[in-house]
Amino acid sequence: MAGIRERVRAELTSEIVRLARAQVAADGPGALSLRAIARDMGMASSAIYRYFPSRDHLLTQLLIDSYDRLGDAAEAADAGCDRADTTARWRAVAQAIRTWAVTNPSEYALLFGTPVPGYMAPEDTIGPASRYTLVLIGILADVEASGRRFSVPVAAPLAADLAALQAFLGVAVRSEALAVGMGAWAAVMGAITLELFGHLHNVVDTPGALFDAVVEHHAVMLGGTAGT
Amino acid sequence: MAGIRERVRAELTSEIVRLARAQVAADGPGALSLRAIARDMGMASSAIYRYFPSRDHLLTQLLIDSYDRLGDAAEAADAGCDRADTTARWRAVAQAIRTWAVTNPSEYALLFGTPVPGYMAPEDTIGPASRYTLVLIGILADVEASGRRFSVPVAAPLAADLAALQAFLGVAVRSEALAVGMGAWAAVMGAITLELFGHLHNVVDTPGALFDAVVEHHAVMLGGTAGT
DNA sequence: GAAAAGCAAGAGCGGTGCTCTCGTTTGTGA
DNA sequence: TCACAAACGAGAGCACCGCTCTTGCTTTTC
Repeated sequence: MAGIRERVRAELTSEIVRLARAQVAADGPGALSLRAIARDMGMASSAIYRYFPSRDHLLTQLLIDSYDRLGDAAEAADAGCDRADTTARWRAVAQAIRTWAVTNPSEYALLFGTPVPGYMAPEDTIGPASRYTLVLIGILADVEASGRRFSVPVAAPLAADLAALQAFLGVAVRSEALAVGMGAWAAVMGAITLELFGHLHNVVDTPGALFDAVVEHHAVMLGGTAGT
Repeated sequence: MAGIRERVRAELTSEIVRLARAQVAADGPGALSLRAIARDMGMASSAIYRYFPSRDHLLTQLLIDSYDRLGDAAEAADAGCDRADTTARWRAVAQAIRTWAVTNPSEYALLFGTPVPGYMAPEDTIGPASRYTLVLIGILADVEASGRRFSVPVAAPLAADLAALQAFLGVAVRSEALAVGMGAWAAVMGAITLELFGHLHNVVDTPGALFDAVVEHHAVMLGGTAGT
């Protein structure tokens, strides 16, 4: 019972994660070194493997944590808005995502950068990974609930995909709205990725303003009165 | 003169690049190992450093090559279209970019994935890196030359940035058009990145169809008759 | 109190990027 | 033609990495 042993184990585990997090923040993913962590903690390098069976498992833990922080940021931004003002919610959530990314560039790179070659994200990451997207889908559902209809053409295979996705999510969002929403999602993530990964160097000095423009463009799409 | 020595040096250098390219294609960047290349070539690991002073220099060479191949693909797609049909050119170039990315996912990851922490792209990469974007800007310039006007609002700081960029490029593209074009660019790159880096798993089974939708959305923006 | 399970430490394996030295080969100028 | 300098290949070595195995010790459990 109780177990002083499990308690110290939990403490050590969380300290490993803490140090790993600091290491990733400092030098990016890829600089994660189990030996360095063990060194910092004053223990033998082999002892680390009592807590994490491999480097990938530790990385997975960091991945989950980061997705959760991003989810927290998105949900908080959404919650701070008038529920009826879907345009304001879109702006707030999109800006929250970018702000989180700019504030934690290494973690953003961990989540949305080059996946490690042989690494396949385990099941327990998809929950946290979905959170920020569910916030966006929630906004989209409320846009539709407010009576807004999207009249963009959706190709057959994509429509089938989106219908299945809608059924899976259990949300009342038509394929047309989902298509528009995923376009907005891609644009937002693309703008952030281009900015953080250095592709706007010598192109634009104020990437935040460019991001604003992208957000505004899709804001009028989502909240405007008439479809295209 | 001539120098049999420089010739064999050039051959060996290109073979190193060839093997490195294969290695990156097989296991992604990060799996690049100078020792493995030396082993494959039957030479001592230290001898490799006569040809490339560091792993980063070899990576830079691969970066330039990949940017050039992407530039080739984009330019070829553009050249295959009727110059006056800017919508078709946009579709063709965007699809060419995605096709290249899907065909060479590791190279795409090298170009647009997580940048290595301390690595700053040297000057000689920005030329090749600009090629595919210059194709897009060329289309945008022709759209404007055809009389199309964009009436999107552009915030002051971004307008200043875009004016400077326009002056730097020496192309007749208004800030409004540049803003719209960069939004399209971000959307396209975002859609490809989400697809290739696995963020559409369990979301959409036909990422190509989603990409088509993104392309079409911006096609009507770029080629439609009236601005937003 | 003894058996079982969890744990830290150390040595070790094969791998990496990179440096230094040493002897050899090649091109060049006197 | 011949000596000299530059370029080169090979090998040993340094410091690091992820990971495994064995050996003893401590905590838990029966």
